[in-house]
Amino acid sequence: MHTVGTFQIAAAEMDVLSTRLARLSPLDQADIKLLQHAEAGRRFSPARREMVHEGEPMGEPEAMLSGWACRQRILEDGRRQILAFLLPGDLIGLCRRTGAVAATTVMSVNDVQTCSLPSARPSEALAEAFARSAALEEHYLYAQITRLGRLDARERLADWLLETHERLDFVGLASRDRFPLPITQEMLADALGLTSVHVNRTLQGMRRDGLLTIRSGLVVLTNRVRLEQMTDHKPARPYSA
Amino acid sequence: MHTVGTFQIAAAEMDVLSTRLARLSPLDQADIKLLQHAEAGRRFSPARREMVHEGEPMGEPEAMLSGWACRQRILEDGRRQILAFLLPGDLIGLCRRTGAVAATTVMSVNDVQTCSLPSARPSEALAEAFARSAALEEHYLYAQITRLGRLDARERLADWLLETHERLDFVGLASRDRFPLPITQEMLADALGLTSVHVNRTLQGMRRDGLLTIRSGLVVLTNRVRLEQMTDHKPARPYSA
DNA sequence: CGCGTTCTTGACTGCTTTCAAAGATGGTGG
DNA sequence: CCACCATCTTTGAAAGCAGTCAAGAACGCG
Repeated sequence: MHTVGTFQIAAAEMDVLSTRLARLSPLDQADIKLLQHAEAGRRFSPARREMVHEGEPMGEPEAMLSGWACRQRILEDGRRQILAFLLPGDLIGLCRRTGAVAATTVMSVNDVQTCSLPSARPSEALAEAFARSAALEEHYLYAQITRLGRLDARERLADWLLETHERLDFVGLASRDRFPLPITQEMLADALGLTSVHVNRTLQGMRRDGLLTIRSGLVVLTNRVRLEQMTDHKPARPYSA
Repeated sequence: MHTVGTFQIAAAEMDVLSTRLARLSPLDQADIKLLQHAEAGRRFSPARREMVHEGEPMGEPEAMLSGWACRQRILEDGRRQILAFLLPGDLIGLCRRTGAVAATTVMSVNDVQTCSLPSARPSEALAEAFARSAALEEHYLYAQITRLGRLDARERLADWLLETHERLDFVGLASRDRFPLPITQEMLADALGLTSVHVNRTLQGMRRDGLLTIRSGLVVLTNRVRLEQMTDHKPARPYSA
C-alpha cells in the first residue's frame, strides 16, 4: 500500500533513512538511534516547491524521508533538464564546504518529508555510509549521462525504470516487479531528454510488447528479463561486496 | 607553444597541480611545497591506456599533470559514452572509501603524466581545495547531462568548447581565444552523444559561420560572443566569490 | 458535474544516423 | 626525400528516429 500524495506516514516509510544507511554500512545501535532521532524532526514540502535554489548558499544537509524530488536545471528559453530524482532515504547537499553554493535546483515532485542530518561528527561507520551514499549518487549520475548519450528512447525508458525499481527496492518501497511512479510523462521526458509525446508513444509500444504496465502512478514490470536484455543494465555496486 | 603528444614538460605545465589548487583555496607555503614535491614524482601513461578500470578496486588518488584522459563507459554492443575529460590539474579518485571500486574506466587520450596526491592528512586549506575541486567536477557532470539531454548538436559543441576553454584557461593552458584539442572528432562524438559524421558536419557549419577554426589539434574561437549567446553557457562558480 | 491537467493520437517536418567511399594527414621506413 | 600505410576527416544519398503542432479523450480533484 502506497500513500503517494499525502503527508501520512506509511508503514514502509518508517525509518527509511536509518534503514538505508544501515544497508550501506554496518551501523551500531548508537548510530541507528541518532538517525531515528533525526528522522523524528520532520520537515514538509508541498508538491512542486523549490527546496534548494541553484546558485544560492546551501543550507544544512538533509535526507529524504518520503515523496520524490528532483534536481533540475532550466535553460533561458525554458527547456528543462532533470538531472536526477531524489527518493526516500537519499541525502541532499551532503558535502558542505565554506561558502558552498548549490550546484542545482532541487524541487519537490509531490509532497515530501525531509529531516536534517545529525550535526554531530559522525562515527566511522556512519561516515562510511555517507560516503557510500555519495558514491551511489555519483554512479547514477554516470548512468544518466550514458543513458542520454548513447541509448535510444526505448532503451532509456527501460534502463531508467530498472534503475528506479532498484533504488526503491533498496529502501523497501518496491515489490518484486512493481513500484509507485508519482511523476507525469512530461517529467519523465525532461529526465530522459525526450518530449512527452515521444515518451507516451514509446511507453505504449512497450506496453503493446508486454514489457510493462502503467496506470495511476503504478508501474508493473511484466517482463524484467527482456527489459534487462535490451539495456545491459547492471545493478549499482558501490562497494566490493 | 604546445607539446601535445610528447612527454616533454612545457613551461606552462610546470606546477599545474599546485597552481590549480591554490586558485581554488588560498594555500600556504607548506601546502604548495607539499604539492610541488608530489608533482616531482611523475608517472607516465602512453596514449589510449586504461589508467583506472571500472569495477576494480581503486588505487591511491592521483592528479593529472599533463595530457588529457577521459572517463568512459562501454556498452555491451560496443557503443561508448565519454562521461568527462580529465585535464591537467584535475584530481582522480579523490574520495577513497574502504573497499571502494572504480565507478568508471579512465583512459588516457594522449600521453599523460600523473602524480600521487600527498598521503598525509591535508591541512584545512588543502582539504578545502580538494572539496572545491570535487564540487567543480560535480558541476561539470551536471553540465554534461544538460548538454546531452536538452541541447542540439551545434549547441552541444558550442557549450562544450566554451567549457573546455574555461577549464584549460583556469590552469593557464589556453590563451584568450584558443586552446589545444588533442582529441579526434570521434572522441568528441562519443562525449557529446553524436556520431563522428555529424560532429564533422556541425563543426564545418560553425566554421562556415565564422564561429571557430579547428586545425591540427588547435581550436580558435573566433566569435566567442555568438557562441555564448547560443548556449546560455554560464562559467562554473564553485564557491561564492 | 465541471474544470484543469495529463494522456493519446495523427500528420508532417527535420535533425541525426547509417552506409559507403573518397580525400587528407601524419608518421615510418626504404 | 619520397612512397606507403594507418588513422582521421570529409562528402553524398537515403533512411529513421524523434520533434512539432494541434486537437481530442481520459483522468483526478473539488
